[in-house]
Amino acid sequence: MHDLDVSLMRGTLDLLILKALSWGPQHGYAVAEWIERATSSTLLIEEGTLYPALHRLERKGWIEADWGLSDNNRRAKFYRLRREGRAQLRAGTSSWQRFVEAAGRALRATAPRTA
Amino acid sequence: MHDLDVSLMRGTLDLLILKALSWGPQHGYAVAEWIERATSSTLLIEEGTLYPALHRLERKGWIEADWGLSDNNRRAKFYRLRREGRAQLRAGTSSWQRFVEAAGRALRATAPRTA
DNA sequence: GGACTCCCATTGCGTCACAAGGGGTGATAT
DNA sequence: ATATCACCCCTTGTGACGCAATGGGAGTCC
Repeated sequence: MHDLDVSLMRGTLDLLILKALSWGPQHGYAVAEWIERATSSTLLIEEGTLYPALHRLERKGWIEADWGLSDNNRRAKFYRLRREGRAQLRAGTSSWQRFVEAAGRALRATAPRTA
Repeated sequence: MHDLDVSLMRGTLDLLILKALSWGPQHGYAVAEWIERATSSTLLIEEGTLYPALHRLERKGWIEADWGLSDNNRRAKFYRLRREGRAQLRAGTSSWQRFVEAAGRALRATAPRTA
């Protein structure tokens, strides 16, 4: 299984979190679940990855949080996308796509000289 | 330029280097040039990124090196893809594509529930 | 009241992209 | 000839961040 696994997650996680919040406030656990579902279980977010990431985004002012109660009547911190976060989601997704397209083109090249 | 720039390079660089060598031995400088060309200057490899990466791949046994002379009659270290490296290029590219596809699907989602 | 799920968090670790800095050699021009 | 430039190699910080491991508390169900 995932022999080489050099954490391609780098830089993509933030975008996925912002995206998860783009339809309304969610608590951390639900964010992780959404990412797993939305990627057909290809991407699994560990808790030790998730919460630091949420705090990071909060520190950057892209999201903000309030304590509340989950559907299951449990104490949970709900994160909400701020305007800056929405802007970042747009900008970040755009440059993510440019990156992926460029790298993908290179990786699919069939001749050393650019076609 | 590159506003947020969260180094998406992570994990992709190794693949690009292996790919650059897939048509025959090249020296480091030429590898970096190829990556730049093949990505239409979207991806630029710093020297402080390139050389450690080459040494890393060599240590892993994926590539090997010999000193030689470049086209310009300059002393240069030529890297050659080993069998293990070629296998890694295949496997790594495959999981890279699965990752990109999954993340891309999530980032393009238009409804919270998986379509 | 034991077990389970949900939900939050932290610490330590390792990897790695990158900026900054250093060095040597061939070609080209003044 | 010597200055300049392009080519080509390298190392040492530093910071970011994904992740495994670990711990805790609070609802639910038997």
